[in-house]
Amino acid sequence: MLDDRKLDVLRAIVEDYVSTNEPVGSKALVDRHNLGVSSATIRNDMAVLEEQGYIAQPHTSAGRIPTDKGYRLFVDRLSTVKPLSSAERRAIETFLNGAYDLDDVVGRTVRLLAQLTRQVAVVQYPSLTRSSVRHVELVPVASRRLLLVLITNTGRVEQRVIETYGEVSEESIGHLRALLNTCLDGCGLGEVPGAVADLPDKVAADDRPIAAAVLSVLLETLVEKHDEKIVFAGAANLAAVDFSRSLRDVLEALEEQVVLMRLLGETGDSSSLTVRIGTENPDEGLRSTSVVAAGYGVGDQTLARLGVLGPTRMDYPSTMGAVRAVARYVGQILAGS
Amino acid sequence: MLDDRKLDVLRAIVEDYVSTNEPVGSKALVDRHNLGVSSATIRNDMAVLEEQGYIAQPHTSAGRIPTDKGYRLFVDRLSTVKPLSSAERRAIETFLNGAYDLDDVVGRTVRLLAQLTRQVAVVQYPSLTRSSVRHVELVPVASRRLLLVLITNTGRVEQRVIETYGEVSEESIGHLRALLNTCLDGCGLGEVPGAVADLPDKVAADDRPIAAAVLSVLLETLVEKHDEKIVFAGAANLAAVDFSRSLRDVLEALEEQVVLMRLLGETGDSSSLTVRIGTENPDEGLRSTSVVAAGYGVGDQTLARLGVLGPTRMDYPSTMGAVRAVARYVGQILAGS
DNA sequence: AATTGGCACTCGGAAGTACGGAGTGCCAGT
DNA sequence: ACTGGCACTCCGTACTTCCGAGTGCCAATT
Repeated sequence: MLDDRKLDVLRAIVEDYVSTNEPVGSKALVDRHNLGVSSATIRNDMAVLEEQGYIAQPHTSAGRIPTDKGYRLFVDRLSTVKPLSSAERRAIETFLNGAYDLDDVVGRTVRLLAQLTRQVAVVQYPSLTRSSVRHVELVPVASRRLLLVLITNTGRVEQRVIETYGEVSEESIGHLRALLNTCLDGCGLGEVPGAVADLPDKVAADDRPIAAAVLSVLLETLVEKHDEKIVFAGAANLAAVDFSRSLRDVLEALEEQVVLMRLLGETGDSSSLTVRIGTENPDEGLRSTSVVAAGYGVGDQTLARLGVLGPTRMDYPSTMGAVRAVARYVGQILAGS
Repeated sequence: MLDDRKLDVLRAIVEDYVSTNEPVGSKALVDRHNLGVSSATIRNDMAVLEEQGYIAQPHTSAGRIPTDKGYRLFVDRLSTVKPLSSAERRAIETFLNGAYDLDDVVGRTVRLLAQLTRQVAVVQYPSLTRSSVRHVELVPVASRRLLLVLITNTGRVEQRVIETYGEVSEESIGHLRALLNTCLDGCGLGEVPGAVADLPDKVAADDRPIAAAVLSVLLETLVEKHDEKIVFAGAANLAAVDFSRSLRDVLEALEEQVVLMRLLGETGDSSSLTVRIGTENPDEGLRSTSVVAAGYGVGDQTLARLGVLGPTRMDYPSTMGAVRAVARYVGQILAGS
């Protein structure tokens, strides 16, 4: 139905339109790419491509631009991920290596990705639920207040204040702390509720109320933080593009955590690249944008996702290359720290 | 030189221009505000105001718009801060009361302020240097790694990993922890270096290297984090306005931590409102924006600043009211937690 | 059957022109 | 000191014209 030349034509249209941002006509095509045929032939091919919904013309007798469906075909079958230049690889390395804590890693990553792609970058913090406990700490900070600190194997640190409604001895705290750590060391966060279920039985009767308070805060933390943190950068790059939907809609969508979450695609199968084009996006305000996302994590375990958002008219091969490279590198950094 | 009526005229021009976004002419002025004189008189007054640089016309025979100097006079002498409606007060209260840690307080504050003013809100995290130590914790997280956790009286928690290059006994850690806390409890962060100077002398000879490592990381943390964290929200509100400088410049400026820092005005005298109009701004890209900022903190101590950024053509009285109210309320929240 | 050159047609965007209206400055009169 | 009147300026809008890139179709060619 679509012979090789027609596919070539589609690819050429996408490439030209992406680089010039102007509808591309049959004449311009034969000039710039050396297809061995005349413009009239191309016109026939274009008519077919249009009929099938891969391209469209903004108005009668203008050039063609790719439709979402056209971009989809391009991404799936007509392009290959473009690897980064060695200069870019080096940039990633030096930029990310300086990071000294998780916040910093995520912050640097998102800025890096935005700069690399000249688009909006989105990075999700490593999920709590998939990581495991490295250490639990219990610290008295005032007469009736404890601080619960939870450290995960991904370097994430959560802290919460616990009101105790009564004095608690150093000894009780020490005991409880030891108990918690033996119960939880190395325990996956998803398994924490099960692991601590019988803990109250192991403490002295006097300490039961405190243990209960601590546990309830601990469990609460796990649940609440499941509501994941997510950040973006590079909004300035949006200003360079003009969207059919107003810029405002896009910016608004970006400031909604929930939308960002959906944007990256719920879970997705591990580390492979996901591309969502135009109307494939779940959110109303992002119907004229595309998202390229990938999972990242240590080993074969995906901890979270990151990606890039830009106009549907984006350079998919390069963007995909950048996202993939950054995702891999962040995984390495996390594994190392 | 400027009699009362001329000041009235200037005020009227600012108010009308802010609400309509169109150059205001003499005729329109006498219609909308009941000044008891004719348009010809107003024209004379306007000529004087223009000569003095308070207003300008975009082109010959158009209405007048205020200059930065005009806004300055308006803010300084012709307007009063507009208190919030009780509904707004209630909104602030309910919105901020749900916060459960410092990150959350700051996050909610910045979103609240953006929503309240329909502009871009900027909030600086409470400064470390001005706050004091509430607690220091030292936790072994792996065989040769310690985690240093520093909790301040503003609820801020800093953590850093320390490589020890050798096994450290629980006992040594306990000893060091106790020492640190007695040295530092309640100590202002600025005074920490002095307070710990003689600490190595107090530990057993064997523990000197570890103590040194811990101290160096501790001091490093204080210095590095002096590089303050700052966040913004409400970028979508910018899209509604059109700037003479491109939107892109403004967005770019907003994504630079350094610029944001300067934006709020270095220290400023405590809690009073600071307004910086147009060209009074330090940054190149923000010459067509104004900033309304205020300090916030507990008691009479200013810990950080927050503010709002918008077009020079903004509703100063309302914005100032919102910024002041939010700053006060955040102070209360911090004091209470 | 696929390709090609030729041709009439379409339509958006740029450039030019005309015009109304809001606003100004100035001046003479109260 | 204020006001009414008047001539003038110029922006923004609307209307027109015109050019060119691009198209679809068809008959001719391979």
